[in-house]
Amino acid sequence: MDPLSIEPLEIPDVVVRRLPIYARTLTYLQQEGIKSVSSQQLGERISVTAAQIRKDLSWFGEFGKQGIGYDVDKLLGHITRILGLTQSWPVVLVGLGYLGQAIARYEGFRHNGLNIVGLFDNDPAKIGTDINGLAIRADREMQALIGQEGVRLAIVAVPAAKAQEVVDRLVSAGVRAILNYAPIITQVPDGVWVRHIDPVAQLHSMTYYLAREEAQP
Amino acid sequence: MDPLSIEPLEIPDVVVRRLPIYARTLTYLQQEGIKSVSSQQLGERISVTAAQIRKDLSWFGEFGKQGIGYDVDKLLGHITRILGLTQSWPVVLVGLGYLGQAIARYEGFRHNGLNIVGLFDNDPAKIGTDINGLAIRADREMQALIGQEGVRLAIVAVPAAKAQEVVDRLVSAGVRAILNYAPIITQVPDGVWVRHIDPVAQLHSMTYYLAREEAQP
DNA sequence: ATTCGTTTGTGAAAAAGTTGACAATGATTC
DNA sequence: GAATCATTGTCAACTTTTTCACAAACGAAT
Repeated sequence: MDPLSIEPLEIPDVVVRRLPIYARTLTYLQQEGIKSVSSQQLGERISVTAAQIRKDLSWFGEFGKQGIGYDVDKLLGHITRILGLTQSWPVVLVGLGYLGQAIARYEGFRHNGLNIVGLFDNDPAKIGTDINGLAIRADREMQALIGQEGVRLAIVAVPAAKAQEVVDRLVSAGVRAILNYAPIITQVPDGVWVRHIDPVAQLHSMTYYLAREEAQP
Repeated sequence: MDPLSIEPLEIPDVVVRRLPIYARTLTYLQQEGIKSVSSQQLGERISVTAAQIRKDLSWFGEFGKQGIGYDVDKLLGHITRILGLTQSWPVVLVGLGYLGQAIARYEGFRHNGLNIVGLFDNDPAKIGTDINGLAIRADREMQALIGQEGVRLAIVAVPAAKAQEVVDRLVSAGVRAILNYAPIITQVPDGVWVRHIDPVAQLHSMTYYLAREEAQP
């Protein structure tokens, strides 16, 4: 990559999606006390080819040493910076059914730079109760908190029928990236990112292969 | 598609992954009382181009009518059959932390042909307790149940450090498709399918765009 | 019956993404 | 210090995926 380029290239989204996996694997290597890793070794751990990893990283700079590989700490540092994870991001969570509560209690978000700062639900029975020391508030207070805290990330864990409405309100309040657990594709304006968590769809895409195996073993 | 072909074509996995989304959207249309839909209309609901939908479906046959579109019931029936969802699939769930419990309580699996028939954990405090009328059993009973019931699908919701071990045991017991919620890429032999649910990675892939926006607004 | 407005299924073109292959280079060995 | 070994970064080749564009087909309207 041209080290003098000021205008950043448009990085393919597939590449961006792989970076967090690289980062996480590097933290695991770090915890195992491994100081240096080749693209080959890293690739084996995550079932990605060495060439792919090198190509992906080359979008952002030159982080390795020929003959040696990558310094784990340094490469992790670079990817952390690229992903904007030197800071911690405030996140709101909407919907506190069983799933929402599990999300609220999961420590993995906080440990990875994602700080849940607001819990919202529209069930009066839940409003006012606490999860991990954070109060569940009424949906209608959502906009205010998002504005005050400058929140730009949200997690949606409401039923499918409510998801689009919730997404619309989040976006109008200033949220720019949404992780959606509802089983529906929500529409958002340009400049807003959505990713879907869809376990049923993922399982269904696998039953296809199982059914086919059964048909002709 | 050649209607006389006996040997089924190798369908690209990207296509297979989209089918469940089409199917779900068709059930929503059905619930709304809509009888007929064009690739254009279907595409708009899920942010996919009309051409893509037509191309995807053409791998499996001809399901539409020129000038008209697709009959919702019929197309849904076809996709349901293609995905092997005319039957209900037994599934085992391993790991009953907050997340596992939320999964066990989620009705969406059962309502979509995925029947959780076994819950497993290694925490003695949990073993013997019930969730939705299903007992949590000791990990060591896993293999037996999988064999007895012919289970080929599993959901893994254990900590990252335990995931590979659990996956290995599931596979050796006969499981052929795994939905993995643990934040680690698990290795499986050929012929076994794994899909990952990775909310933290998905959020991290979005902080990339947020951070970049911040840098140059 | 003919025309008109739609919409499918598909072959071909275009775009996007992955892999191959190798010069360049850094460390290590002899 | 020359030779050897390992591994990067990258250009080009290749593969996969998406989009285009249009003939064929269907129903409705005249």
